[in-house]
Amino acid sequence: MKGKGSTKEELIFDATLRLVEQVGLSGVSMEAVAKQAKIATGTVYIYFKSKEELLNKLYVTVKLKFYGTISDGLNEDKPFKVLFKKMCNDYLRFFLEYYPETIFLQQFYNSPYVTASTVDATKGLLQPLSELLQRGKTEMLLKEMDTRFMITFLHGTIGQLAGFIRDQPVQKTYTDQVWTICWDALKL
Amino acid sequence: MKGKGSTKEELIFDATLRLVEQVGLSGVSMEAVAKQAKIATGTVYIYFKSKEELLNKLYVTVKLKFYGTISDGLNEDKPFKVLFKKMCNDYLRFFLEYYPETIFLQQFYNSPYVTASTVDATKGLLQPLSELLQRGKTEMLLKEMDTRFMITFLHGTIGQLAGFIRDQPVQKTYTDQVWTICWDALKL
Amino acid sequence: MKGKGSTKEELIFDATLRLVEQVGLSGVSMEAVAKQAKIATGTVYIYFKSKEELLNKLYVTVKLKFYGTISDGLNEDKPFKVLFKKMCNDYLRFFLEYYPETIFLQQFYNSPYVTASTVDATKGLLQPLSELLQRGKTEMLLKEMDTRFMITFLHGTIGQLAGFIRDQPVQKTYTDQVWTICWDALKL
Amino acid sequence: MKGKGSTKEELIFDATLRLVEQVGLSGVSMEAVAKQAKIATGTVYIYFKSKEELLNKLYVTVKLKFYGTISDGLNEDKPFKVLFKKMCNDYLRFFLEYYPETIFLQQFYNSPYVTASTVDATKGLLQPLSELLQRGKTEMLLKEMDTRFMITFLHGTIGQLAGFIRDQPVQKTYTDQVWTICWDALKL
DNA sequence: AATGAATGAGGTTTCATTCAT
DNA sequence: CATGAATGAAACCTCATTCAT
Repeated sequence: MKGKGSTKEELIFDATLRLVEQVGLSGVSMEAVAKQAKIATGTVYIYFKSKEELLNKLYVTVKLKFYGTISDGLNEDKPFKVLFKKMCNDYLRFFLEYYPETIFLQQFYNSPYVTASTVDATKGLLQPLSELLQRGKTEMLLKEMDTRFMITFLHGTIGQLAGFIRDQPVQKTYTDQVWTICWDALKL
Repeated sequence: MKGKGSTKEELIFDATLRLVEQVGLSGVSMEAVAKQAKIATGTVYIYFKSKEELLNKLYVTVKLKFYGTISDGLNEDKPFKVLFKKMCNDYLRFFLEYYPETIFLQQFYNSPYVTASTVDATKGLLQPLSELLQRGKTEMLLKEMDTRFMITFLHGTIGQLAGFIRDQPVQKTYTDQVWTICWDALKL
Repeated sequence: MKGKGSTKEELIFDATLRLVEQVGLSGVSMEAVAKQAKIATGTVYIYFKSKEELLNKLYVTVKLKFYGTISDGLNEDKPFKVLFKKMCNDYLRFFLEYYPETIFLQQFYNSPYVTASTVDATKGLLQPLSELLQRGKTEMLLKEMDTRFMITFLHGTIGQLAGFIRDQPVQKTYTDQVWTICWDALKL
Repeated sequence: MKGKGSTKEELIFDATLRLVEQVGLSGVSMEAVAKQAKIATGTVYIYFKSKEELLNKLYVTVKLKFYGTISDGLNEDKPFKVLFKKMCNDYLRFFLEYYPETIFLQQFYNSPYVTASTVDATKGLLQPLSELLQRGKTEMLLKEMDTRFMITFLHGTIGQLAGFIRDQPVQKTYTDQVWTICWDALKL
């Protein structure tokens, strides 16, 4: 049941994400988080020793959920293009379904809160996606291009388009175009 | 001469951008801006009646410079693909050359400072780019696709890739790939 | 066995004293006391109804131990100077041996925690010392001087010198000088 | 005019000292200091970047005033005993006249606020007193005793006795006994 | 009795904004 | 216009105390 975490940590994470969606990261105060989570200010500090820790842990958590979503089934024994399409669609679906999370990921990354260890902790999560793209190159379906460059492209493109699609009354028109664009951009 | 505006407004704008680059938008305080610009705190309030106004006006200014850059020469009498390539390259060059501005644009857009009128003010600046893409569709060189969708794609893609390229020791390897990717993605 | 009280009260007292030594009285929090004593926060409140009560009771306890130490054997049938010397040495030994207690006594006395009843409770404990000094005056060995003045002198002097001695690598050099100084100061 | 410093720093120092006298060092909050000094909370932070800095600077200031008082005229060409008496009396007078300062010096030294550099900064101020005592030893008027030990003795003794005297209705009875006691204690 | 999560008042500090000079 | 000290609301965080288990 999204939005109602059962543990206190999840409760606080949810409250934080809802706030980020409403007022942006810089509008997030510990007091507001507590009120949103319907707990006392001090309680937040039982679970996170500072605002910085709260945000960094939330970042890692969201990244894990995110990369879990898009990495799912990427090494199945299916034709490359099928998996590429699935990956693009999962990517887009995550951005559309977990909008507050997406906003948070974007805003947090360029905030004074990020710590080096957090960035490190999320390294390596891209492995499955990285391997898929490698396979595409090996099968001579994708351009010979730096894999990290490709990943950056996919992330930026799908992220931005998701924001656009989200504002449209009829979304179906666009969702299918996303993976097509990505495919055409990277295919040989 | 970039970095040294001659009027006070430009001086303050420059100071703000340098700060955003260093500490992020949420690290920007009016006192820090004043100190960076080597003027008194109160002086900032002579030129901008609040922090909100300062940031919003800076946003409009940067957007104008930005769209000016990428709109330049777009209606010349040249083959479409030539103009498309030029546009992509200008786009990328702006992102690379004016990095603080880019950071600011991104961070400001998802901040509690944006006002509706600012967003309105920058509408319409996309006209030249929009017309170029229309021409591409008319000439049956580009996909039949919502123009705003295409613009969103270009913005997200090039912006993200610029961030990537900026971190690379050798940038030349990548700069040419950007417009190619964009072309392949949108071409029919 | 010093340092390991058997009852919970003593356990808590020990923990408090260790904390005072490490971080000073203002660094003492009920949570820190509980953690140091390896019990739960709430447990402290079973034995002491507030921080104030804990500290005041500890103060009385330490004062009792302290005055017990220096009053021991003061009314024996021995020459005055012998008893005076013994008293000074006991005084100094207490300060050196029970350093955390000493720190606590000093810091607590000038804290907002002291209650009037605590100060009252430790009145009268000076009786034996007071009587010894009276005897010295009767025997015309000590100056004719307000007894409370003398006690204040002894306390301040020995306390301060103990702090000094504690920091010296070789303490033996100084310990014997303490009682001599006190004797010379007060003797007729 | 004591109690009404003309600069803001002095105003804040005075307010702090008055508070320490009333409620002890741990009762001193920045808000209380501001209110006592009749300025806004934020104003305190213009002059002192933190509570720690405020207290440490106050400590150095008071120490300077203190050592200035007792060092005055110590190297004049007068008989040793005359200077020793003068020094003791100045010492006592300072403690009696600047009672809040005295309380502060005592409480601050054993607080979590002291920084190493502050302690360093007040080293060396004892030079004149130190030289006086050296002279006393050279002239074979004082015991052969570690000078720092003597200084510790004087400080602890006079400080403690000052506290006692302060509470007496008739102070004159005691003031003359202080230097006598110190002299007898240290003289050969 | 024992636990330790939860509370919320209060303390420290920052910062947008004002105003006397 | 320019200054920068002053303001005070609001942010972050701590900690004495309570209470359900």
